[in-house]
Amino acid sequence: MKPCRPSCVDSGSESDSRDSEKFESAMRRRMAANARERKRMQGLNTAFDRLRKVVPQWGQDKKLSKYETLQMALSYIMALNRILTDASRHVAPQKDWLNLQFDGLQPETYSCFMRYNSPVENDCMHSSFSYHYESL
DNA sequence: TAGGCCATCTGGTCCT
DNA sequence: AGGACCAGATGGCCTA
Repeated sequence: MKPCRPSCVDSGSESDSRDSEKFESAMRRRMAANARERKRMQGLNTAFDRLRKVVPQWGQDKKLSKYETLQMALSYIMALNRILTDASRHVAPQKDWLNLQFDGLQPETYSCFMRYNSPVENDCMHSSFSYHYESL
């Protein structure tokens, strides 16, 4: 907690009670703003936790930092996008997008992303992701 | 012990 | 006027 500015210290004049009311009102607003800010940041952190759960973490027992989580999410999205793009171009170009989801993406196509807790996925992940944890 | 990461406080700015 | 969002400052905790 930073110290109060000199300007907000009670002056001791005849308008003491009004100054005191102003001061207390300002303090109340500041405390309310602090509480809102804490709540807002907690919401942000909850969102980060949810993102960590869906983003590959291949063998990392340590929690990803916020920056790392964002970088991993970016790479993950790009990798999935590449899979979709390649599938639509080479696997079943005549089918519509909906069919692609079920026909073009067989388990072996994306299994490397679903086994990210296993040590064996590393080769696959390294080849699919531009983001490398070690490189940070 | 230095450096990284994080939570919190705070003041500024923008929006309703 | 008050709330939401943001960025800077600060201090605590953890790890190499």
